[in-house]
Amino acid sequence: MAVVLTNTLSGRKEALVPREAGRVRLYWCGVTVYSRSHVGHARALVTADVLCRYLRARGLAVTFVRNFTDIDDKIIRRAAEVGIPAAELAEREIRAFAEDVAWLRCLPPTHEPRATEHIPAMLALIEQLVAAGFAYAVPDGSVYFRVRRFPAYGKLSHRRLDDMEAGEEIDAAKEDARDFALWKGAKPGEPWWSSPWGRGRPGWHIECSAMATGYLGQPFEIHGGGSDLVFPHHENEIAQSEAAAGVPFADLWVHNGMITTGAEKMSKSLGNILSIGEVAAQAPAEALRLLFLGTHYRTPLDFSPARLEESGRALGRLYEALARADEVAGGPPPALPVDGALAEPPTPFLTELCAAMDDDLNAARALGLVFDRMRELNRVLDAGDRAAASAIRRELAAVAATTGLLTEVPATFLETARRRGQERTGLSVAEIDAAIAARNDARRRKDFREADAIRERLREQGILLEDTPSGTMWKAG
RNA sequence: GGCGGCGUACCCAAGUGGUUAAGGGAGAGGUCUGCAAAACCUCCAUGCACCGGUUCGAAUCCGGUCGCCGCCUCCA
Repeated sequence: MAVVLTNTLSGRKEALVPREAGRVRLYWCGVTVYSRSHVGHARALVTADVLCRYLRARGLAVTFVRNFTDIDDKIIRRAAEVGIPAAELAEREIRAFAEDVAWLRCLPPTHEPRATEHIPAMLALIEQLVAAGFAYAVPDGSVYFRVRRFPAYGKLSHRRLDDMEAGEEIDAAKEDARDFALWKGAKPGEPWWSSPWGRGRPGWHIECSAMATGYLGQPFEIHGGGSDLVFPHHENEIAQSEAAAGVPFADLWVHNGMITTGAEKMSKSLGNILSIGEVAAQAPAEALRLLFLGTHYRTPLDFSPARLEESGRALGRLYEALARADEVAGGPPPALPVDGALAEPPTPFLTELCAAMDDDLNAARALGLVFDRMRELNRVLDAGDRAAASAIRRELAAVAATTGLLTEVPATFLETARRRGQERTGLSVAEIDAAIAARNDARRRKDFREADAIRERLREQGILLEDTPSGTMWKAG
């Protein structure tokens, strides 16, 4: 069985065929660092993370590169508004991004290059394109790619040059309105680097071409990003890289669908964004990940706080079951390493899990299997079958390596959730314990009316009680 | 206008020719419990936007209609 991914280039599912046995090179377009990342970015990050994790769990050695665009018109504009140098703004936002992506529990990329650290490689690529007649310089010091010279232009986004409308940014110096900038001449006050065409800065697309091939060579196996990057960004990357090298740029083009809110794309320009930091304040990271994985990565996903909460409830049930199993077993099983986690002796569950993920990362189907397995786990725990429970518990440990879900120690996860909920209620642990003691006192006296009144009062304050054989437990609802 | 995609139960969502259409959330009934909660069991789409067609057989393929979205300009 091979891993199959939908290739935007062909519009079809295609098998991932490593060019070197056992090794996969993955480039994923990162973010432009000029403001906080939002839920849309989170989806792209998680999609790449799941892809990388799964391939590694399958035993493939993945070189994963994710870039930072740290010089760009928006960064310059924003920095001017804030009144700090562009480089400082970029640095600040990179730090904020690092926090967000760590919260999301994404594996760190093998390489995380910044555009400004690879200017020489970009200049070399541009010079090569100019020398070959694929690009031309104009008087203001900018260099443009000559789209007409690249017949395959449009093959990724499936459009013909003749059908395209001219861009807004009409530069009289351009030969063709659809030509795009490889290098932008610096205007007064803008950051600049020296080039054969004078002071300037790289265009957006050239940086990914230079960094991707710089770290991964050409061609490499997988290039991905949000679907809004298909055109023009990825189309232009292909044009540059293939014009320059004369060989394909990347084999498989993988694109995740957009996050919408109220059926409208979440984007900074529409002002309808929810930052990752804002989500972090109201839900565990894996609740967001579970929400993402419930919908196939290519399908648009409508985000709402209500859905996030739903996912949080479902996630809680999974951790509750795991915690029960761990309690019976005296502790959690050792975490499986990400690499080769699925090389374990296959069980029917793991085989099916693999089959689902092999099929274009069908995580939604995989989750269906996980929930089925969870129910079975609860069943054998109810029946007191410890051997069966520990076997299922071990299988579920593989879920973390493949999807990035259930990565935490269940008891810790639940305790954290409890603590957060309790803080929201405004009640102290001591107050809750006192109320529980009073209620249990009433229960011993068979004063159930009083006991129920206490429980009801706590419920109104957001504390839910559970009487178990080992005592009364509480959690925050 | 061009290109791409979507429309499956109360909500979300998997399913892309073949037994009873996954799974999650919500809801209903039951087991357990002093009563609850949790867990488990059962129920919840003779039907997959609509209309035609192909086929022994279609949510799945083809044609048409309606509705929605994305890209075509910075965007994950």
